[in-house]
Amino acid sequence: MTDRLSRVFAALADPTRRDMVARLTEADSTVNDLAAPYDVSLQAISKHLKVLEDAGLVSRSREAQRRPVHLEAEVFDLMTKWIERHRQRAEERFSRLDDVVAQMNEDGTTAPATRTPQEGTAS
Amino acid sequence: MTDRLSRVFAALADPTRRDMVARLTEADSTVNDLAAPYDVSLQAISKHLKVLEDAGLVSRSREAQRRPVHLEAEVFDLMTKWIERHRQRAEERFSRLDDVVAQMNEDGTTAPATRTPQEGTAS
DNA sequence: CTGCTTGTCAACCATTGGGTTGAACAAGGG
DNA sequence: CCCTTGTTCAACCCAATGGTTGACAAGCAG
Repeated sequence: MTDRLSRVFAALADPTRRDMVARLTEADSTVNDLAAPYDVSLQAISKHLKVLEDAGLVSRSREAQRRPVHLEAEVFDLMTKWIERHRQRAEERFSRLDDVVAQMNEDGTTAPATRTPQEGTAS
Repeated sequence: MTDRLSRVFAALADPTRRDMVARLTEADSTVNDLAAPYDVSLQAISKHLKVLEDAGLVSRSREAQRRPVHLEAEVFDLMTKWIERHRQRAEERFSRLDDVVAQMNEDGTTAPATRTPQEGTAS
């Protein structure tokens, strides 16, 4: 099986699952209630829940015939940590680059283009 | 076509791609150099890069025959924003729950239901 | 017991995803 | 001008994913 972080990212790579997670931040829910807004079968939602559960994003208990779904919000930390760690490294590097540029400007060397903004194509 | 956020999450759901991103935080790189550590064909890496590019996580320019790959770190914000928004909502809810429990313990009432939350919906 | 509600399991199908190999293209450097 | 380097395109394979339908387990309500 793939590692935890991969499963979490993969789980959130689906809009329906992200929406389910979003709704679960408001309240625990049963499978039926969760499924209501979407135009797919209950079984499909059940599968989505399995994905979320395997990723550790939700847990399910038992309550009569119902299986309340509960969000495990701590898992967010796993992603945040990864992202922030790398964002930080990237930013450190940029500031290092800025230093180089500043240095060159001081020396009176030919001013190179500063960091190109160059936004990706709109999608 | 899936939405941007989905593509970003999907792109990072693969360990090889995450590792490439990690290495790109240190320095821009050519496809060949990027591919070196992995035990797959160059074409496979090229595909991975396409995924990262479609997600807006990297951009490629041209430099002689080389195609330097550059990390677009701002995209991290997209994820961070989504994650933090929902983490926060979940936490607010937890503290609200704590309030309810505290309330019940104080005056022994049943189901207070003060403070109807009803936040704006978002995906 | 019967029957409705809630949810899962199993089998199946179409699409996507990650990998391969082989050929092609782009841009210098002899 | 051809050759080498760097990278991508195209066709193909196989496993995984997201969806379907049909059957069935588990509880509560009659």
